[in-house]
Amino acid sequence: MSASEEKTTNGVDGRQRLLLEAMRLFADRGFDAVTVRDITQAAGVSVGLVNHHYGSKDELRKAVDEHVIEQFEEVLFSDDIDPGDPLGWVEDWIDKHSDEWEISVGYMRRALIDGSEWGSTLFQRFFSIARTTVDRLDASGSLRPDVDRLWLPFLIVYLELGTLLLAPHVEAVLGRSGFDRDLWQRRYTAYIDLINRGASPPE
Amino acid sequence: MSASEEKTTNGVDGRQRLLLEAMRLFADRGFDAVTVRDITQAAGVSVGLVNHHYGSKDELRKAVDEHVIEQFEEVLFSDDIDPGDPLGWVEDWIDKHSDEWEISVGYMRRALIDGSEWGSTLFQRFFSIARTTVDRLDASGSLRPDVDRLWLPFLIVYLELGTLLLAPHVEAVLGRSGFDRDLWQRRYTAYIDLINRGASPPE
DNA sequence: ATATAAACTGAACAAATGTTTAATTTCAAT
DNA sequence: ATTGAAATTAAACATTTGTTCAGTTTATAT
Repeated sequence: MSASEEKTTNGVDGRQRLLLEAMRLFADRGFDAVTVRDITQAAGVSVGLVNHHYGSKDELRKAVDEHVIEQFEEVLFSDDIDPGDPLGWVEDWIDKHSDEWEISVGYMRRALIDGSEWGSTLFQRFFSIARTTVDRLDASGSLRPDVDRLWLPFLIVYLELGTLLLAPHVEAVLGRSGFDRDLWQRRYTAYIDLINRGASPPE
Repeated sequence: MSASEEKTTNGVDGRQRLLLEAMRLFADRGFDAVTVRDITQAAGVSVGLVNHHYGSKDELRKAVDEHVIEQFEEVLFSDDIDPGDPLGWVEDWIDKHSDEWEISVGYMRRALIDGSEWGSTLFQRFFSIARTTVDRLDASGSLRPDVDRLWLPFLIVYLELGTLLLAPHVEAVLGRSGFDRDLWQRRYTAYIDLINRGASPPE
């Protein structure tokens, strides 16, 4: 009932409402678990409209994919990412798209696990950033000689993507979202500190 | 054709073949994407047998869940896990169940992302081990005073579960499985080293 | 060898689901 | 105001999918 409150065209047309509701539902339950009737009902629209605008449910999925990708690439593939803080942009992103943040991350989470094409691209992008970061640290002599150059980038990616992939479980443990600004910043500090100095005291 | 080669009861009965094929298919494509006809065909058995033995597709899922859980808990919930090497058992596990390893991990991967009940249990178990590890390190004075006690256990879980969750992507980058014994051991060394000393040189 | 129970089959069924289509409404241009 | 195109609707359709069930085969105990 909450979704159908805005059923009559209030600013956005049926086509866009379908896209948005589909994104929300796909992120929440996964593609297969969502019927076109679920989507049209959430969008306050008739069944036939999906096929009129998108041709098929599968084409709608592609449209949603592209929409989410667009949002991510806007910041993720931009050239001004601070290699020392590959996920620093997320803070700004959260603030800017706080309402869509959870949806987008849910969508990304599934993409990384499904084995979809975008999932591969996404991983490779994160890995590429991590490797660049490691390479620069190495070049500037900021890496101990005995550190494993092969695995370190992967471990960094595990730390970054683990944060996003496991967010719901972390929230369940903490009792509140790990994306809350204070927790997120504190996590980032701990993460940087771990990479730099580890957890053991100097002997 | 490869699956139906063993269609006539060669050792295992239909009930068990259904369970095994369902596990394989669920891990590979996800529950919703697999039809009971897919399963029965893979098991070389008629459609009706699923409901005869398990009552419904959903009950079959539960049976598969329990089967996978059983395998995991055999080692994961055992009391003799080395807190200094929470994932050390995996090596033995891989050797012992090498054929089922990929399937089990695929199943686990989905469980952690779906928001299923077992996924929560699994995460909590890993988190609990990580926290215990951190507590012991702390008690023995092996933790720098300024290390964030709240986040460190989570970061450790990210490193451990990231390894499992992202394995397919890592394999795509490396060209071979990260579970190959040499790579796995090397990863473990790098992981322990990162937690202990970080990556930066002492000043 | 016979009887009984369980395993198994496959056609049939009902509900769910993606898609099509003819009709209606909305809306901008003339 | 009229026209025409696009948006939208809702019923109808075809397929897929989980389930049921009456019949058959297989195995086991007597």
